[in-house]
Amino acid sequence: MQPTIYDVAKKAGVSIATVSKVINNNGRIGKDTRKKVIKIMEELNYQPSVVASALTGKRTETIGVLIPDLTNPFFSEITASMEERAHELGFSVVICSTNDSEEKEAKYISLLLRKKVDGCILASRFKQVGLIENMVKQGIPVALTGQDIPSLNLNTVSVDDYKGGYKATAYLGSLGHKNIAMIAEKNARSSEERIKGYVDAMNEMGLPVDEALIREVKPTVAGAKQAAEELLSLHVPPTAIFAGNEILAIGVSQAARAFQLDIPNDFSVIGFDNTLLATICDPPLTTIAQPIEQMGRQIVDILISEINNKLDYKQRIMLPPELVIRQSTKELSVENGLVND
Amino acid sequence: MQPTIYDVAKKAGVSIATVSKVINNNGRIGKDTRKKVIKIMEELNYQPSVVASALTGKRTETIGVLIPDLTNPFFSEITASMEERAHELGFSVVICSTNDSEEKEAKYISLLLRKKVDGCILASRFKQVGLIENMVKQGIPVALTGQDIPSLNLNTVSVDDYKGGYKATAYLGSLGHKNIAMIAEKNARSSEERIKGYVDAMNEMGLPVDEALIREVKPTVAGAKQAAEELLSLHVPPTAIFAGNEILAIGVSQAARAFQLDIPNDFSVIGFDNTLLATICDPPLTTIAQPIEQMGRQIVDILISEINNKLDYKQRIMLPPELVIRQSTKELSVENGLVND
DNA sequence: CTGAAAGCGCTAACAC
DNA sequence: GTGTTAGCGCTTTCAG
Repeated sequence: MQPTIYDVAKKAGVSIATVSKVINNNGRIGKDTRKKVIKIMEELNYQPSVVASALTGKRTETIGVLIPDLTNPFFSEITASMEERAHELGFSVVICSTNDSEEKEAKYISLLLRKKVDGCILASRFKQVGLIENMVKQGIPVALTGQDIPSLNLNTVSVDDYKGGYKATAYLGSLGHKNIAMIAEKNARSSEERIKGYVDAMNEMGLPVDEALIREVKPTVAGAKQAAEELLSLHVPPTAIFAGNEILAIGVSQAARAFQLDIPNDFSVIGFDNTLLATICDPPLTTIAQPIEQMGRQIVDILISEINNKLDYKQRIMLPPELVIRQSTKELSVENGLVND
Repeated sequence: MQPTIYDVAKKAGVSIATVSKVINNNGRIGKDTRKKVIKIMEELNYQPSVVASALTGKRTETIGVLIPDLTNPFFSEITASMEERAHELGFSVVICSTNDSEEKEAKYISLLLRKKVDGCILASRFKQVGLIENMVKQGIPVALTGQDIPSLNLNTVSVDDYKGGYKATAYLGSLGHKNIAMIAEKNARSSEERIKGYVDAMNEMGLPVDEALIREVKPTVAGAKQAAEELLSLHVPPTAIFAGNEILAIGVSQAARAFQLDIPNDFSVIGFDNTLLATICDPPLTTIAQPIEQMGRQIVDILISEINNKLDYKQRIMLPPELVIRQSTKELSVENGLVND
């Protein structure tokens, strides 16, 4: 068995209260006593139990992170960043993949409560607002990232999805594309904003917004590929597609290839997120970048500030998305333009 | 504050022992009492504290998972699978990304010990064998995946890396390639086995093994790209490269492209792992598949069996790697063959 | 400065 | 069947 505070106290010839004080570095302790206790702790390789200390009202030094799907690079990257920052600040991270299931959302929230996590970060696509309100009511700090829920006053770090959608669409327009389609993720708050941005950009450019050109699909390569193939089969197919994230953009690229379309000469795609995927596919994807690394760190910083009661008021940070131009987009060639006019 | 067992007991007019018994479903309890207690628990929305129950010797229902890098798809995919299986069995997962730092390995192990996790899974590339022995000595269950450490008697689920390396190389040979290079990950046990497989396959095919054709690099796209560029700059460049994983394979593909080589017509690449990356890059990668999903589930099953003392002896499972043929490999064309003879 | 003692929320004998 | 009670390992008054 591992040694307890009693073992240390006995061997050091002091009381457990004294040992506790040197562990937590508080109270008045004589220099020599402290030194001796520290020595014994090292000898015994004593590690204070977080469980016991949590029971006396201290923290568990653990935060829960709910994400939809760890195999999506956006989420694995932001999770990695959160995990790193949390550890820097002395907290562990327990991850819960919801797979977009409401049942799991509820199950995991309840689990985290039973485990007495100090706080909780909900990444995109969390569905049940009621569950969040419940946690807040119970006094446990909650923070959001990758999505903003305006109706709730919560710490949030997100990217301006509306502006991102607008930028992506406007960029395609600036390249001369007129027949621009969008493939978006179904059932995600952030996705809706991106669609709004798309619609507004189209309108402002005086381009017709055709509902048939907006497809909402499950966030899989296959789903996007199929949707893109349908779009490319239209009587007047789009010359460019704005994909709501990079998994979808890959699906679009595959569809284009299946239609013998060369990217970017015959057809342009733009993605969203700027994950590893954008750089490794061929051609590399033009995309709307989210500062993933920064978002992860910042949301952890904010949550832990709240846990430490160092937050006077809720923070709502909205970061600007950036257009990153790579090789999947190009000016519409006259030839193609004519075909579509 | 959240309600405690006392609140429930008081409101139900019974003792806390009774409540405890209905929670844990043991001891004799009258039907009516049970029903009443359950009703009160629901009314109060009572959630038993895992922290308190852990302190009395029960489990924390938490396992620790150490991985090198969550942004590598192999690890995010295997982590996702472990997380899912663990939750199915009632356990949470705390993840620790070591980034291949020995300091972090030590820090996280000690952290997990302080948190009293019920067990621990170490994924590939764990360096300090001594730390593992230490945990075992303290009686905490440890399992390994993605690597086998023969000197330690631990539960292990891994893939036969030697055979995988052999298969990859033999396949390239069967396509007529003679000048085959390998780019491997530096400092990983699994990588060494893959190299051995490569060497033996070359020997058996009667092909010369040139040390200069084996490069060990950091597991990044950039690292692999540079190494591949160097290989392609050789007086007699290889016509095929076996990359130790898919991140590396992507780097190799990029290098080939930079050298104006068409894959697979001018040049073949084969990867290892069979992650999302293999399917999304262009052309899709021929690769040696690890059954990632299965590995994750199985190692969790085994670890939790050990936690439950349901394991009579250590399990060491070595899964067979499978060759998955896609479009990044092709028979060596006569033309290229002549150049290299 | 240091220690005794109460208590955190729960479990597990052991009584009744 | 149900309740009493002694811990689990630690923190925190409060005395001394």
